[in-house]
Amino acid sequence: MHKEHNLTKNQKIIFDLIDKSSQPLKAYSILYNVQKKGIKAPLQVYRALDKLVEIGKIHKIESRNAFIACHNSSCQVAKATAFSICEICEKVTEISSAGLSKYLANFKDKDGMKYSKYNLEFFGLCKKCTLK
Amino acid sequence: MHKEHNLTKNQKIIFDLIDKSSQPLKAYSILYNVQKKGIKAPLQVYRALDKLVEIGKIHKIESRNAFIACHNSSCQVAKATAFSICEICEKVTEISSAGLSKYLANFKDKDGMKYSKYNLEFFGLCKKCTLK
DNA sequence: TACATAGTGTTATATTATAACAACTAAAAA
DNA sequence: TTTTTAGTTGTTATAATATAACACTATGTA
Ligand SMILES: [Zn+2]
Ligand SMILES: [Zn+2]
Ligand SMILES: [Zn+2]
Ligand SMILES: [Zn+2]
Repeated sequence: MHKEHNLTKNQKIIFDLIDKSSQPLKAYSILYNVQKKGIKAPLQVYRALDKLVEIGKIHKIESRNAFIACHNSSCQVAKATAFSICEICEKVTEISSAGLSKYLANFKDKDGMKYSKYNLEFFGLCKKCTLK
Repeated sequence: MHKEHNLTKNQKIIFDLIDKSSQPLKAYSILYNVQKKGIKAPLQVYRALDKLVEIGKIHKIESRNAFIACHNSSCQVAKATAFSICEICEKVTEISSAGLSKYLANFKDKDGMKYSKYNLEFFGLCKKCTLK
């Protein structure tokens, strides 16, 4: 389980919004959705996002500039992430595969370097879109 | 080897610049560097970049919003890419590992889905920075 | 208390990327 | 050859994403 971080007010508001969402949210879409709660400026959103990413409560989907809550209790906090992304409906799912994370954590490049941190994004069609 | 695409003037100017660079280049840095060759607007750069990515001559490093030439003649054009990124000096290297690409191309998620397209970015310290 | 650390609110600005439209070019179909 | 088509270009304007700088506030710790 994640280490308990006592989220601050802004962090909590923003985490709750992302956590409730079924798909990744973009920073300015988050901003519009929390303005009624008193968060008025982009920087307030980005600061909370930065912290939430840092402590592993959310992940950034780099190819989409969007943020998703981590639902993978065994994931190596913010360090080793893998996602599948549907190129039609943009559904994003965090992959939690012991085999995959073990393979990547042990991967060595030509020089024998190991990299404990990585981000992997798979692209394809989700089940639903495949059937269409 | 890559299929030969006859690059247009702008595409060639921009590819040559990226190809000569030892590190990934950002779009606006490219723009400043090609203004003397008559390319004046961001869109001219982005259009060439889009095309070059599409045909696999360059790749985008998503976590850095930067572009690097593909030097991996056997890479599955623009579809399956892996990079190592040094978190100190920002050196980026394209990984060409038959084992890795085979593993990822055959990876199936929980639902048995396979994804032929992926982007993987490893983070760590390069050899040089490790020694410091 | 005094101090350090982290978070906040705010304004302004930097950076990255696309929309829309008219004109041009090259290649291929008639 | 002419016509048509798809693709590229040049241009202006604007959208979308992200950070700098500064004054202030809350919280924990010695
Ligand atoms: Zn996770
Ligand atoms: Zn889908
Ligand atoms: Zn490549
Ligand atoms: Zn380095």
